[in-house]
Amino acid sequence: MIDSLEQQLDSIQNASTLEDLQIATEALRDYYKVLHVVYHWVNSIGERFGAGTYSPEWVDRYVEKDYLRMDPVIYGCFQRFTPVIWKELDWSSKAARAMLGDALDHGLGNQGYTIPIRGPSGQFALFTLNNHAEDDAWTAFISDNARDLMILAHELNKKALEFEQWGDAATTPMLSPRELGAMTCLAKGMNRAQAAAEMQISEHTLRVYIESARHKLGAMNTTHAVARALSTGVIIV
Amino acid sequence: MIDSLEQQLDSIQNASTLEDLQIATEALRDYYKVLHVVYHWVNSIGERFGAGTYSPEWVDRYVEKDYLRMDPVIYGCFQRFTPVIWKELDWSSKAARAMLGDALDHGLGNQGYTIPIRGPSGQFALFTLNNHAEDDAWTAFISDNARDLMILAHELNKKALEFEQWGDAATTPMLSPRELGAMTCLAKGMNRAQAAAEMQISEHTLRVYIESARHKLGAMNTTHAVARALSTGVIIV
DNA sequence: TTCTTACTCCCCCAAAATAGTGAGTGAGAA
DNA sequence: TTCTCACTCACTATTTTGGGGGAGTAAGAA
Repeated sequence: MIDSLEQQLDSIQNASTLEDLQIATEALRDYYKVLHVVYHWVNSIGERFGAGTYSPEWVDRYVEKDYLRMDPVIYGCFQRFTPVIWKELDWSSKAARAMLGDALDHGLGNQGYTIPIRGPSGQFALFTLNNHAEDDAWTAFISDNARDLMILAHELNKKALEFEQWGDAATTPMLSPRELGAMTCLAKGMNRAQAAAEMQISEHTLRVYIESARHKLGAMNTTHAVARALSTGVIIV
Repeated sequence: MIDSLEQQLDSIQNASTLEDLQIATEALRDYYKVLHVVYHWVNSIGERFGAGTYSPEWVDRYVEKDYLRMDPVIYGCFQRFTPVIWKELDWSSKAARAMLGDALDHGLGNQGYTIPIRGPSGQFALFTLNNHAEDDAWTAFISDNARDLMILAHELNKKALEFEQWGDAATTPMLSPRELGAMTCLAKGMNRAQAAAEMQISEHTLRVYIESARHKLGAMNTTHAVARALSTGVIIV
């Protein structure tokens, strides 16, 4: 039993495999005396990865039911910089409440706290604590531990990065300034004529940029190219 | 003189104006005994905002020379999740070294440490400490203070968000499940026929979803709609 | 120097997307 | 109950995009 934050951090920092992180989340669960501790991320092409104490059944069900698409936690964290207390999210939709009920049936607690961390290329990591508790008790617990949890989230994230070798700049294509300009105009809603006018070039030239950007981004069409440019962070609209 | 981390955090949390944050960065500079402490961000439409101890001359020069476009710190932080020690970045390009020399002339130290924080729509915040020091001393200093600095960065960020009212979920339109599905398929690069097949509906029906999503998102065309859906976080690709 | 890369311009034609209509079902809310 | 909204399907004409060519200049790197 690990009984200090320092030791928890050490065990994370010394992790050399995903399994070590798995063990670390279990230790954190015991340390904080909560039901579940989970770290996971989703990258820009939808691959997932993680370590945590959710039961395999719940994870499978989550994937199977495609809860990712309507989970208020995901949705809430995606729109914010800051951590969220689950109770403060919008659970009004029927689907969200159904998911919550389903989660409770699979051994999750009614309270949660999730810290979002975002990366350069649409990577999106979540560090979650889940427990059974009254609203006040949970809020107080979070308030007491928020800073430590932030540090833990970042340390877990750092390790996960090492394992997955993210931030590999080679994978993010370099677009030329004009290509970036073209993508940006399109992302702003201009058509080719408008974008060409904006960039003060002929529409033919603009097309060259769009085409080359599309190839560099490995996109099927213009919409795809803009989507990739946005979600990999090469353009900002 | 504020002489404990707790007091520093309190002064940030109690800030009610940007000037309070400015004072907080000055207090942090004195607390850590460094040359400069800066927090600033860039939002999705390129607006900047910040508080810090850089001289107005340097800030003006930075903007005037458009250093933002080639600053290795910006570039490095943009490609990483994790904080960067400036010395570890790639300063090989002529422009980068020229900028560094210019920075030293404007009162910056040779060492720096920058923590990037990313937001939902390309928002991008940086918290930087800058000082004159030997490599080893600086590395040791950072290693000792990394966790505290992370907490400080997040607290500053939280305040900055309050002032600017980002992440205002009320402004993001609600798309129906099918509309979300349609946008997601398009963002993945499918054309209408493929998306319709994927969603198991006729192409005509798919078009209705695209149209209604476009109207809800206030977009000029499909590409624009997908771009808005992505950058407001209503879909995840 | 040579070589690459970014930048600019032009053609043609098929394929895809868009705009403007329309209508009918079922579920849930007021 | 009535009313709204999500969901499903259809037609026609017009505009926009996509894919295939080719070609020349200027700047910077090897």
